[in-house]
Amino acid sequence: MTKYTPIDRASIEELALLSKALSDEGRIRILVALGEAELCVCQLTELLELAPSTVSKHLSVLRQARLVQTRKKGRWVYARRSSFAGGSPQESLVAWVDRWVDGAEPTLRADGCRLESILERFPSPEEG
Amino acid sequence: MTKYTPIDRASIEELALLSKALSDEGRIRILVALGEAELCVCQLTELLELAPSTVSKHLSVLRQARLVQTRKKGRWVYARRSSFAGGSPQESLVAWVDRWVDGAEPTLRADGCRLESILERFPSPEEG
DNA sequence: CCTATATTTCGCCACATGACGAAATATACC
DNA sequence: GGTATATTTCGTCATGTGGCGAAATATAGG
Repeated sequence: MTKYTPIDRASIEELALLSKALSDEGRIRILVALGEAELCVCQLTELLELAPSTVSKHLSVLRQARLVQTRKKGRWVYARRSSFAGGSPQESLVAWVDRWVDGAEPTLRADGCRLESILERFPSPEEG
Repeated sequence: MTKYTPIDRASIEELALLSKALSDEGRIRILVALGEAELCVCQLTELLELAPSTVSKHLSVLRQARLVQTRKKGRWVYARRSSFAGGSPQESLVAWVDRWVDGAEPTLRADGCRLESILERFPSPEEG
């Protein structure tokens, strides 16, 4: 269980980095999807309908902002939301997305359908 | 008193727009300063040590995201944080900044000193 | 009207970003 | 080893962004 240690405050630079990580629609969609399940790059690729290299880049941005963590399992790299021991800017920013994002919006509804289909065909690894 | 009506949810596009508005260090510094006082463009120009045109652009981005409002008083354009009737993504995002930003950080400490000096020389308009 | 000051708009430049495909790398399986 | 699949890295391209100064606009005050 990799949990980051809690911090009290963040520099302007860190807050800007976090905001920047969240300032792309694709990356928000990834974060929302990761609220449902742990997903590998190829699943996210199918979900977002983007090239694998693009998704990989997005994940790298999210990882650098410590909004998501990834773990390698065989050929796959699974991504999930970062978990933190205490409060953190990351945690509260993701909570902000969860609080305000409109799941009924066309884009997210379509994502939900695709995600359902994806999870049927590739059941979650459930730890390993 | 211009208060925006509360909303329940926001589209991914809106959340991305909001995050993007916050993804620049200068704009975060503006928001933090506006937590202290209502400030006009020339005061913010002195605070950030940036060209007036640059500050004006930043304010336009913040205004478009409804994070700040501006009002014109004589030759000056005063900016303040937007106020909302109920909860809003804007309000909670600014609260996120307030919660996590490190006021002891060099940049913000310097801003604090400059702001103090600015307010001494240009006392706040206190409504008008 | 003329001047001074505040602000915005415009054009420009350097650089960052998001997209892709191709190539490189890693791993599983035969 | 050889093949197939997953992922990352790299190069490229189009577009976006943040900075500035100059010019346009607005307002206050002689």
